[in-house]
Amino acid sequence: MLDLQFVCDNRTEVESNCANRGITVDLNRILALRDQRNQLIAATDQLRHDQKDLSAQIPKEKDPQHKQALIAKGKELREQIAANEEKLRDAETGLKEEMMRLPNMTHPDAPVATDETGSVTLRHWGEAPKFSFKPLDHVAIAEKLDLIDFEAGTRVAGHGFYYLKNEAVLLEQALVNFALQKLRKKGFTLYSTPDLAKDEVLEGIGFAPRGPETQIYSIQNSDLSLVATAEITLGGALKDQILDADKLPMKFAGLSHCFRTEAGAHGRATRGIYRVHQFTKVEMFGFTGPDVAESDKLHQEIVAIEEEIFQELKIHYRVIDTASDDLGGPAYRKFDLEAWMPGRGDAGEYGEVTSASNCTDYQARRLGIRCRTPEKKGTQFVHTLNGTAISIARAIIAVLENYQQEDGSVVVPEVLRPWVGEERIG
RNA sequence: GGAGAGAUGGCUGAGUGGCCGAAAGCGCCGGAUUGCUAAUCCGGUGUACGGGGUUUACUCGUACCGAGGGUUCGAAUCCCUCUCUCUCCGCCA
Repeated sequence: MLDLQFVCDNRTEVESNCANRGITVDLNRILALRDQRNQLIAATDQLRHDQKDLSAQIPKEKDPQHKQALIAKGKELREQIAANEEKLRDAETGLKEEMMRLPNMTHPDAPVATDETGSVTLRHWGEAPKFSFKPLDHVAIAEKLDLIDFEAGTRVAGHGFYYLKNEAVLLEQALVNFALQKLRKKGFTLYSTPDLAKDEVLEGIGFAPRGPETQIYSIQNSDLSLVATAEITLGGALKDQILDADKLPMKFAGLSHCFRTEAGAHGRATRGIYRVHQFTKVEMFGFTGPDVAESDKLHQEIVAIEEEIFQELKIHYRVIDTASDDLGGPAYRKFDLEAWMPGRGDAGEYGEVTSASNCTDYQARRLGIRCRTPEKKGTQFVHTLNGTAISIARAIIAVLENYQQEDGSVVVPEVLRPWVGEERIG
């Protein structure tokens, strides 16, 4: 969520930002609701002030008749206050709903979609492997090597679920361990997080848990939902906290399952385990001081770690600077890694394997995560960032397809061998 | 799951219906003083929202004593629900 004062002071910028992001908003409604809210606050505060005065008089009043009159007046005030409070609640609910629809502002260097460039490829690393044979896609490889059981997944949980099997299970653990070890060395605090979270936490991060187009599985008769990413639980971990500025930046890494409904996504591009309802992921999450220079720096650091992971896996990738109309609501800027997947499409395609966003203070404001700086009065909202360390399903696709051999076997990337325990699958 | 105790400001901790945004101590900040690595004294020291203001300084109002509801003219204080912590019992990977 943006700061209301900022929105009112910078109407033009907010409006053009929304246009760049392909979102229509009615700022007049926000301004009207704000005025209405402020009037109600002023009126109600005045009533409460009167009430205080009055109830201070009552114990001093000796005349019983006057006293009764004062008490009657007090009752009246109480009712007026209650009525005002209800109106105020309505106004604030409406205002919050409108404010929630506003996306974050956008980094000045992020590509603007309307100038027809769209997202920009910043750089490539490595090269696509050359095969002396027609490379298979991960579904075919997994079938040959008995690594994934889609049919059991469908029988047990429905379409979009799967069982990892045999070496794929070891591969999953290896990727998790590889990422966790690396992040620990980089100064991240490791967490294994809950797979469920309260709706208010999901909303604070920027998800809409219960709408008609939700990507979220929610638990009936409760305020809990299955998390779509550990971003939710890592950011939520410090909800309503005031952090010491000298402890920032704080870097968390979280292991969780991720659950997504993926409503209406089918077809070849999402074959196999590319788009599934459940997967395992190691996520990075950062909290920095309220300064874009600081959060930008950590953003670069997070992307560098993502690149390092794929470089050590020796998998060709490119880095994308996401265009304004493709940014999620909370993101100020977003970089994606797209790894080369030789079995994807007709002759191989890039597929998204990581995503790193700087959300500035957008999430922190909703979650109430602030910090205190010694030289400044009061508190400021921190900046939050998130990035994928390793998303297992997608990473497994990249490994299987890039490391497949002519004889049908798959070589295990060197950095994963300590945990897989084998040099070759099949 | 059952029984009991508790939750107050950065920390410790008083406060059982009005004069309590809240004693006292500690910590922290500013100042004074003493030359001896410190002591003493004085003053200050929460957050949020709203109003005023040369939109900085400041100032006024309101709210906040785990969370939410209720009783009352008036609630940190009484009642209800919930959460969390501690102790004991039961159960359990």
